[in-house]
Amino acid sequence: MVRAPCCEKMGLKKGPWTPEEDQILISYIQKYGHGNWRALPKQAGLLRCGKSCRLRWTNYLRPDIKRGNFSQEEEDTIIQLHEMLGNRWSAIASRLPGRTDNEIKNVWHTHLKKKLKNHHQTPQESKRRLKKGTTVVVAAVDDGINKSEVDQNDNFTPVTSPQQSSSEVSTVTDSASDGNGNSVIKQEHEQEQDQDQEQVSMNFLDQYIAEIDESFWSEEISIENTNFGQEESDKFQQNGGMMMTANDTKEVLMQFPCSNMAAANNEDVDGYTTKLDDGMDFWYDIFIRADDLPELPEF
DNA sequence: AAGCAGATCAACCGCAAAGTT
DNA sequence: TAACTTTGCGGTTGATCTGCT
Repeated sequence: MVRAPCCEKMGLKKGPWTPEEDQILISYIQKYGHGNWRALPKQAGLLRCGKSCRLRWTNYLRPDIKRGNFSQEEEDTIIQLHEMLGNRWSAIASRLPGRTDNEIKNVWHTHLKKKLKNHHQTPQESKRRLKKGTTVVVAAVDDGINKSEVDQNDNFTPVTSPQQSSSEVSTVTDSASDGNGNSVIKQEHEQEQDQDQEQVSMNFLDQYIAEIDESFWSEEISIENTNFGQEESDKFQQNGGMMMTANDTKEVLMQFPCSNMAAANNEDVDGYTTKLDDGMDFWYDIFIRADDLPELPEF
């Protein structure tokens, strides 16, 4: 493949955009759209390469861009998503309306990475739990502690444990490996909770796992109760996604059948965690077990 | 007020995937 | 199916800003 000449060699401008250039780009896109970025600058009369125009538009000029500082909630969401997805900035951005991957990436490197460091959370740790071929155990927590398991054969087995005081229960997932290649998602914790308490909780979960009846889970959850849009919802369901909510908790498990799950060669598989916004402040998780499957459904 | 260092963020680069011919 | 083009992504850079001495 022949690489296209760089902008400078073609006499195209680089560096910061001027307000005049911005205006030309905005006017052109408002009038004609942006079907072909490569052709756009020439047609619009801009001495820029298509790539530069696309970047300027998507990261700065787009009308739906939300400017200004990130709220605490947005930061928390980024931390959560990064824990699950790693440096997949565009995937993270897709869950934060009005924010761009570039912006999120910057915020991560300038603020959140440091913030996380102080809370003993590392992306490496969360990656460990989703290694290829491992069993994923999901702990959903509310008034009681419930645990479910997806085994090597895609069988989903919800299991639960006895009640625990809500003082040990909160809203931020954390994870750990059991040392045998299996992975365990711990009961959820406040970030500020100290490690000793986490260990107590881990031990608790490991100790009290008992099978429960399938009726524990209701497969019916209305898409209106999530922050999915219709398009996302359609894609999710086209990919065989299934949403289940525990009948007596507010926790929701979103599960992909293994045949449509993501896995890239021997790499880690990603899961998602997102905060639902229905005024009740709870979490749902999508946990994906690794397998030899081609692609991760994006939504 | 000047100089410096660290923080911030817009923009670029290179690569790979997806799309087209 | 191969060759080529376009688009999107993540990593990195560098100009500018901010706060400290």
